[in-house]
Amino acid sequence: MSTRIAKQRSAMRKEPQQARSRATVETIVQAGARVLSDEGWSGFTTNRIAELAGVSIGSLYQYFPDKLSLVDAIRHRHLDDSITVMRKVRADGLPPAEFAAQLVQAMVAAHSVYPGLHRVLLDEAPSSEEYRDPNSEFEIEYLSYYAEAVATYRKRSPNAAYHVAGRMISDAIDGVIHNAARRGAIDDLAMQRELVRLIALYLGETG
Amino acid sequence: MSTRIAKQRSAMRKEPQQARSRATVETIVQAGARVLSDEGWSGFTTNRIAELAGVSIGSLYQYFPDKLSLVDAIRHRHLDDSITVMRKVRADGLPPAEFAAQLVQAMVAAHSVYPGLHRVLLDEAPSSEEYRDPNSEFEIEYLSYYAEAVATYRKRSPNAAYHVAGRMISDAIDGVIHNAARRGAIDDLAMQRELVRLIALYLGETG
DNA sequence: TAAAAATGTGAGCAACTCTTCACATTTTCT
DNA sequence: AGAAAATGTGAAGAGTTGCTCACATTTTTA
Repeated sequence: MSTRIAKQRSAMRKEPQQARSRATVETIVQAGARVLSDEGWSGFTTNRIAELAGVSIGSLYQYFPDKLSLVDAIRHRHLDDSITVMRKVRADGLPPAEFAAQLVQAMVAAHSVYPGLHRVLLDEAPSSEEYRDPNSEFEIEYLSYYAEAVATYRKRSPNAAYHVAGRMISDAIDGVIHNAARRGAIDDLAMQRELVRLIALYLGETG
Repeated sequence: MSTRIAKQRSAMRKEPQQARSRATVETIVQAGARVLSDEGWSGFTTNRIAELAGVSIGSLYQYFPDKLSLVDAIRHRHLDDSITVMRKVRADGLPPAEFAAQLVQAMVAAHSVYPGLHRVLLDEAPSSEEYRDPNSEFEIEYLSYYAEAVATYRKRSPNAAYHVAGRMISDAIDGVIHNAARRGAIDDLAMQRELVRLIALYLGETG
């Protein structure tokens, strides 16, 4: 359902071939995401994941060469989903307030399945080089997205200054969403309204 | 140097009495903060801390009954320092832009020693009840601080709506600072300027 | 249907974790 | 100075973790 962005570096040990094993891998990835979201990196133990997935620890290691490759698989999937959601909201033509409202709604939606996952993937879980790279395809597309939005409302073409502004507002949004998720208050409408106002004000200001 | 906010729950096992042992405890706490900031909760092992502090593991357990009590000591110290810094910046009389500038400067300063510490303490490290409590003295003072700032510029007295707004802008600032710290770019002046603009715009808007 | 390939299992090893405790050293007290 | 108190040490026990491997079961192939 989601567009793959880049080939995974630490590939799977063995590609599942039959429907049964593909289901097994799917179950493992989902169990991993659940554990990561609910209990953080320190709760992310291979035995725990296998237990929650209802498969033996041996099955997990049939397809994932080590713990890190499993995190990478989860991260890969999550980033794909995030980008997909974001691509749907574009600034063209929309007034700042409306763009902000749609963006916040998309962000909230992206965090409603595994509220803690994004934060844990970003902050706690170790990542392979591919994802630490500030010039990774994902980082570039993500940053450009915000820089473009800022440039649109500043009525200029994206430049270095707008990249700084884009990253800043992106980090601010991230902070609000992430702290709301931590308190289990991601659906707080009053909070969402204030966040929309914050974004709209910042973008609307013709600096 | 810092005002104690609340008595610690999980006290020390034994109070250091001589100058030598007080220095030992100090070294351990600092080593702990360093490890927590640099390597996160998963790197925070008692043996590692003792090694970095240059004392034996036995010495650590002479004063701290367990690992958690050491985290609590570090957290306690960090919260004291944060509040102390924040108390110095008040909104009274200052135009929004100037208040925002001082606030950002204070936040940057508070994160320049152990850039990752705040985030790890908030998100990764387990905490005793005292600190998880959303009605803890710290949380209340922290929230009131922002609610007051919002109310000041909205020219009304703090109420429930301003608490929501206060928390939102606080979380936004937190996100920017925290993501900058993660990239090692907490001193980026361009970023700081944009953050100041964001805060000033939001506070200046008479909703 | 029989062989081959794919998939699933879980006891257990090596490495690491937190913590204790019997003991050695240093400082303070009388 | 000698005794008592405070401080410092690190080997080792009990528990947990990532991961392997010899083997059992299921599915596909011929």
